[in-house]
Amino acid sequence: MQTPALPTESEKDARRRMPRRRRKDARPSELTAAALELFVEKGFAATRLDDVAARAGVSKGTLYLYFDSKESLFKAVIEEGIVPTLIAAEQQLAEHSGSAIELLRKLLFGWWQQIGGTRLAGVPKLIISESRNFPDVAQYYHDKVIVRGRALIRTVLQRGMVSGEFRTLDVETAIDVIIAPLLMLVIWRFSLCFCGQETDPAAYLETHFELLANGLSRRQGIQ
Amino acid sequence: MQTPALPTESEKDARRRMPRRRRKDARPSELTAAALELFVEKGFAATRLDDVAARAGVSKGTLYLYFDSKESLFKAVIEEGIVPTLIAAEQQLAEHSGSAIELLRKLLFGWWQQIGGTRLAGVPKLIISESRNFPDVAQYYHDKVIVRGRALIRTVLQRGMVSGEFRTLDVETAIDVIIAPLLMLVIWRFSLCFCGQETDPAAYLETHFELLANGLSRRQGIQ
Amino acid sequence: MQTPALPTESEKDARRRMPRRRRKDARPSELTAAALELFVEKGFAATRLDDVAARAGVSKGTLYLYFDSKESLFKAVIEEGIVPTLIAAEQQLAEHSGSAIELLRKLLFGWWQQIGGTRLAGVPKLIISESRNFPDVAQYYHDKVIVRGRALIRTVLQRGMVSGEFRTLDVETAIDVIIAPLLMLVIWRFSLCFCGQETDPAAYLETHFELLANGLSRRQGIQ
Amino acid sequence: MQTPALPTESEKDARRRMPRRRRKDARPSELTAAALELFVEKGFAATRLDDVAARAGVSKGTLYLYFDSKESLFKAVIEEGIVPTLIAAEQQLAEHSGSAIELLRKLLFGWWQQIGGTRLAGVPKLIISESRNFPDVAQYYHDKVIVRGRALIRTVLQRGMVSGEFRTLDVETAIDVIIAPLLMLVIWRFSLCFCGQETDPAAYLETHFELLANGLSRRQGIQ
DNA sequence: AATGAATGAGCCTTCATTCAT
DNA sequence: GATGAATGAAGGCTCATTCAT
Repeated sequence: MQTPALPTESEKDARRRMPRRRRKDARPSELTAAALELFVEKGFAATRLDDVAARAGVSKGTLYLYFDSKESLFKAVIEEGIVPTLIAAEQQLAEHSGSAIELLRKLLFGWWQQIGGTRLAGVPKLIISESRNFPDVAQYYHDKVIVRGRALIRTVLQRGMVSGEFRTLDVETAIDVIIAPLLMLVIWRFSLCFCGQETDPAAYLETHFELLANGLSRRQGIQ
Repeated sequence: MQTPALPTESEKDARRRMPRRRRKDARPSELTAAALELFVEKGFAATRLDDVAARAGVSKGTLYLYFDSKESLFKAVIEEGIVPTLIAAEQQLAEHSGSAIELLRKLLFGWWQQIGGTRLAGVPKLIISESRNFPDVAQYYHDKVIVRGRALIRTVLQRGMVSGEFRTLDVETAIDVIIAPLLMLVIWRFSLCFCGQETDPAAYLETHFELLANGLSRRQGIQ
Repeated sequence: MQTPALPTESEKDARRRMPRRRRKDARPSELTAAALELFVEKGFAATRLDDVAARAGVSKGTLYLYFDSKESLFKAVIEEGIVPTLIAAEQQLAEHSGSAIELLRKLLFGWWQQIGGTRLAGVPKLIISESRNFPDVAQYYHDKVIVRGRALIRTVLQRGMVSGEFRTLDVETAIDVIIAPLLMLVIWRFSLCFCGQETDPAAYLETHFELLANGLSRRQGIQ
Repeated sequence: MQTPALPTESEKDARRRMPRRRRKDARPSELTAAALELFVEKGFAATRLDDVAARAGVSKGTLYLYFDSKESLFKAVIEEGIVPTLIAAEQQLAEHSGSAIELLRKLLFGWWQQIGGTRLAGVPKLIISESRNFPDVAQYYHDKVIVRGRALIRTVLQRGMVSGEFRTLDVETAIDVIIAPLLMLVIWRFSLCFCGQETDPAAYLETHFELLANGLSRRQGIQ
């Protein structure tokens, strides 16, 4: 007899009735999602694989059907975390036809929708905490996320400068100025908020964008 | 002498009942310095006390003469790391008699001299990484470092606004804008540099100060 | 058909109640052959059932269609490994009509053909390695292989002594002398060869037989 | 208060009162002795380090103060097991001045005293069982034990042949004939006795020696 | 019959902590 | 004060066993 949905039914029981094939396909991302949460909460070393498994609703051994070791799970967390979203953003950039400042707004708030406001925002915190322990992961993150993310913004800035929409400026420094508050925001969300600091992300982001819009605009200088 | 010799009690038992303050005073800073370095390098959980002892040039057992546990060592690292410097800065602020912008410059570069450019700059990285595992440390850091640090800057800003040196602005946001790049700088120094990212701290700091000076000044732009 | 189809009972449940003999008959020898090889190579405890299944070209679950557990697989390996050959040898002994020394030669070289030179020779190595962990298997091996094997040789010796072909000798010691070099040979083949020791089995066996022929013969020496 | 020896006092308690320094020195051989027993009893893979530690009267962690891993413990067991005795035998050989057959008797019964009759006799069983899993240990055993052991016997045989005490014979085969029954004896002691086989080692060894004495003697051929 | 994903008990190994010297 | 041998709880990882498909 099939068990009808009961309020007391655990997620695990629900999963039990899922077809095998679908579970097999969905497993790795379920596991990395659980792992990401715990790695961000506790740090890599302090996270027990039992807890990862429990949060994903599987047994400890199941983790080893999909990942060779705790470290390879960590790498998968980083690899699956940001890159797909970045690829989507690159796609968006290529297809955009409006003004540069509109594009920048799209990127910033898209980032919040896809990353900054989701659990994926924990990845930068993880990288900050663990990159010294995982040099190859750090390298990967640099090549696949930092470089490509900066390139994304660089393209927007250059497009705006070419069209005369933005004033001429030092591009790399401008990228720093754009990214730093975003990074600060996720650090707040995942770390310093536990230091008692509070902030409203949406308002913060809006303020940040307005400052950028002013700072980048050609018309600012002659106001 | 605080503890008189008791025939029925060993030296060690006597030490046990000694107030913590007494032991804390005698605590060698070599131990916390070694611990700070390793906590920053590897994270709290991944740091072995053997390594801390080895780096400090003592045996593992010696650590327990001064700290009750690994966790209390961590707390001591945070406590001793920043607060003395902050007190010095507050002293400096009270005694300063020049312009507000000069004072701000003093604070920024003093921070670099005393904290940002030293091993103490690892403390913020440590707080970011570990605050969720140590809520009371996070609270301590918030109360003793973040609040007092922001108060320091707030005083400067208000002094400049009162004297007419600075234009009127939202103080708390301005504090964010002043602090964020400093935090980014230490994050770069201790984490993201292992992602291949490079930056010149001195130039970065100089640029940051100039932008601040412009942004805060009443004379900014043609407004 | 042993089990009539029952509407309320699945095929599998039916199988569960089937007598073990039935399942044992259907047991594919590929499985025990693969298991024997790996048990001899790695030892019982260090052999993984995944590897047994892989070497036999089936999935891991299939093993459990034929054997209740790893231990019962081990027992089947021993049971199927030697006894059938021993039965053949007993048959040969009963039908033989030539001289005793010819029969002994037949037995020795038959042993090499059927056991010593094949993978079955791993069984004694397995018994030596594992008998303390499997007292009942050791007992089985003693009763079904050692006792019967010695009886085989004993019959030959007694036949030769009765016919006057062999001189009178202590039969049990003679059996030891006949068997020990055979056992040494398989130990060499499966273990000590990995210690760098080398030996030519055929020549070794020939030498052994000649020594035996001399030693058993009434005509030995000038006595 | 020191605890006086009580019948119920465990070995562990006794060890507790031993001075630290002496324990540190004695530890490794205590541990390898316990490990040897269990490896021989159960096999390497089936032996749990908990049991080794318990048999040695220490905690599990203590093993890792002296050995890097289970495997390095295994290697130490083999290395410490036989070589010292072999060196003693080589010494004895160099100093001997009597007849070759007397020397051979000394070696055989000395082997029984030092190895064959002690727990060290388990080492050959261990090598037989595990050499395929530890090729470098097998190589070590070949170089340090097998080669040197055979050289020992070879020297005796050649000395006897040179002095005319022994008849001329194929030396390497004679070594095989001398060693094989010894190996069989320890295999019986540690493995096949659990197959129900029983034997009296002393009588067996005496018989073996007499056969050898007859077989090697020049006078045998003319009796 | 056969598969292979899932399980979880068990083992090797680490390391914070203790304590006799 | 200082040491470092010893401890044992905890965690990463393995693998015999089960069971839905």
